[in-house]
Amino acid sequence: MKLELKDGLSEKLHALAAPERIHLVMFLAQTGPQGAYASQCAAALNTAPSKTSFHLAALLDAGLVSRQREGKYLRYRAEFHKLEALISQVAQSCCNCSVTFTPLTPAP
Amino acid sequence: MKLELKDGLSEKLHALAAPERIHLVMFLAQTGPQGAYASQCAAALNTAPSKTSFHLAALLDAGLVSRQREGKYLRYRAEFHKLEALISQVAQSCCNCSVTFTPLTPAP
DNA sequence: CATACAATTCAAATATATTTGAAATATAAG
DNA sequence: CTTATATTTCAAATATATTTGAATTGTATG
Repeated sequence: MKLELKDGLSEKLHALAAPERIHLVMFLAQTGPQGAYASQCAAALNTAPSKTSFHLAALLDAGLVSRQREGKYLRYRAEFHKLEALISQVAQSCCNCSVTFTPLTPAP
Repeated sequence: MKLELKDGLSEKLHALAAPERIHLVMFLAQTGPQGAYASQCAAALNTAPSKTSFHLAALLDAGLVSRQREGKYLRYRAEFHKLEALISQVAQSCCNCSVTFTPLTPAP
């Protein structure tokens, strides 16, 4: 019986597995491909900038969000493909299942 | 914009987000509905019984596995429905998607 | 160049989680 | 009732993660 851990599965899960960080990803998921600035994230979660920065860095590190400088702002985006890949891996490893994704709010 | 965390989403994710515990769930997923004894889990992961017990307790606490006494043994099982529900919630919260599951090894 | 704003980084304080091994509990069987 | 086995529980030691606020970096603008 093989029990190898594909990629950084547990690192990625760990990145997601903190209330602060799930909230961040949820928020960024809601902002879609457009994403949001760090300050908007902090405002949405009502937390200190340095705290938000710390958690965004963890998500960035895990590849679950991306960031892009825009002047003095930093725009963060949910990395939907990476998030779906993570979900697929969990389903495969822990449920012996493959999954298919269906958008809840289809592009108009 | 609502950012409520359904159920114990982050607690459940946290329960899964440790290498030791993913390995346990992977192992139990592979053993299917039959599950395995604590000692078999410890053997499969090659870890001390008390360590295994600690991590199984965390998973049990999160509802991701169940256990049942059989004489002096304790049988653990992956709680597939709970695991699927968790995956669904993550997909919904973090990817704006619903998911459908397809068994990788269908019952013969 | 000086100032202002956005955001990160850093170090110290705090909080949580994990590991370890010994002791306790539960069940079975002689 | 005694011993053996399976497992958990507990407390102490260790390791990791998070929070906090001050200092720093990067960029824009007067």
